[in-house]
Amino acid sequence: VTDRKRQILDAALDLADAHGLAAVSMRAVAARVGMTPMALYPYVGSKAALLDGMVDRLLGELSLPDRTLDWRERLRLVAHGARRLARQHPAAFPLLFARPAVTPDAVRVVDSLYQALLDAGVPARSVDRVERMVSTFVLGFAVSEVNGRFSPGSVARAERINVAPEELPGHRALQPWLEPSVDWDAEFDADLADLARMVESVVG
Amino acid sequence: VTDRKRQILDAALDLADAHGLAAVSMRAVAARVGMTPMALYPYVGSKAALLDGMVDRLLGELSLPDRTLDWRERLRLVAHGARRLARQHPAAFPLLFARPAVTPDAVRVVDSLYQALLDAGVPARSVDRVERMVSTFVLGFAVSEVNGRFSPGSVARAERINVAPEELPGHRALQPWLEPSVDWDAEFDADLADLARMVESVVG
DNA sequence: ACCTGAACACCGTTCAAGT
DNA sequence: ACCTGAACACCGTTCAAGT
Repeated sequence: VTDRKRQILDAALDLADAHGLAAVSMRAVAARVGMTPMALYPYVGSKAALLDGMVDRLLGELSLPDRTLDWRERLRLVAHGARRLARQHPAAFPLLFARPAVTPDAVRVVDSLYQALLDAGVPARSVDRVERMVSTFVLGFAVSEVNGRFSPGSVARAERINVAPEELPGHRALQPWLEPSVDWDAEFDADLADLARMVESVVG
Repeated sequence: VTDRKRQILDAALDLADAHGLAAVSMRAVAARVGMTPMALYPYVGSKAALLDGMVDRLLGELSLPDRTLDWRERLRLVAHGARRLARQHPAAFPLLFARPAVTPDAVRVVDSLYQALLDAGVPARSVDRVERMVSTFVLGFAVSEVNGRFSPGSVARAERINVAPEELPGHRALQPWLEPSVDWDAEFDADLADLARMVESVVG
C-alpha cells in the first residue's frame, strides 16, 4: 500500500516541479501514474491530504546535521538545507507554511534545532520560542525568494510606482546604498550570522 | 472605473473573510457585486490580478506610525499592525508572501521601516537587508499563526506521531518546559524585543 | 463603453458497478 | 482488494453578440 502512495506523491511533486502547483490535479497525477483519478482516493484520501503528503516528502529530503558539530554549524546546515530544498521544489515548498509540523520528519527537524539551541546556551524555557523564531525566519526567507517577494529597494522603482519622493524619506536617505541587484547567498549568510548572535544573547 | 474596481476587491475580500480563499471565484465575486463573471475582466484583468489587488487593499489598511515616535515603538506598531491584519483577514493575508512589494502602499510600509532602522543606528549599507529580515520574520510569524503552522512542541505529540523517544533527545531534555498551550501575544512581543536588540547590534 | 450568454476545456468528489 | 466510468456541481477564460 505504502509503495503505491510514495509513487503517487513522487508523481505529484514531479508535476509541481515541472509545471507549478496548479498543474497538480487529481486527474493529472492519476494520468502520470497510469491510473484513474478515483483510484488515487484509497491511497491519499483527498486533494488536501495529497498536498500534506507532498510536504512530508519534502521534509524527508532535508538531511540533518551530526550532533558532534558546533551548534552554529548545525544551524547553518539546516538553514541552508531548507533554502536548497526551496530552490529544488519552488512550487511545493511554500506549502510548509500551511500546516503544523506533525509528521515524523517534521518532528525530527524541530528536535535537531532544539539540540542546537540548547548547546548554544539558550535557557530551556525559551528554546521552543526561539526555535519557532529561527524556523519562521528561515522558512520565510526561502519562501520569499522562490515566490519572488524579494526585490531590491530602489528610489527609481518607488517613483515609477507613483509615490511622491517627499513621501519616501527613507528611500531618499538610502539612495546611494539601494543597489539594483543583490547577492542573496551573501544576504542569507549575513542574516544567519545576525540570528546566531541573537540566539547567543537570549537569556530569558 | 476605479470605484467599481474597489467594489469588486471589497467583495473578493469579504468572500475570503467569510468562506476562505477557495470561495473567491470570478463567478462568486461577480454574483456578489451583481454582475456577470465576464463583466469583471475590464476591471481586474484576470483572477491572478484580482488576488494582487486584494493584497494591495490589505496593505492599505495598515496604518503607519508617526515619525516622531521612538524607533522601537515604530517597529512594534508596524509589526502589531501586520499581525492584526492577519487576524482580520486570515485567508487573504498569506498572499503577502506571494508577490513583491510593488504597489504604492507596499513601498510606503518599506519606507517606514527604513526610517526606523536608520534611526536605530543601522549602517546605511545594511538597512535594506535588515528591513527584509524584519519584515520576513513578522510576515512569517503572522502567516504561521493564521495557517495553524504553530503548535507547541511536546514529547507526547512526538510519540503519538510514531517517532522513537531515543530519536528525540532535544524533546526529552526540554520535557518540563514544553507547555501544552502558548501565549502567542507574549511570544510575539518577546520575539520583537529580541529582534530589536539584534537590530541595535548590527554594525556592518 | 459596458455588459451578456453560450461555449470550451478543465476541476474535486460521489456513487454504483465491475473483477 | 483494487479499480473503472458516468455523473454532479463547479472552475477561468474565449468569443461573438448585444445596447
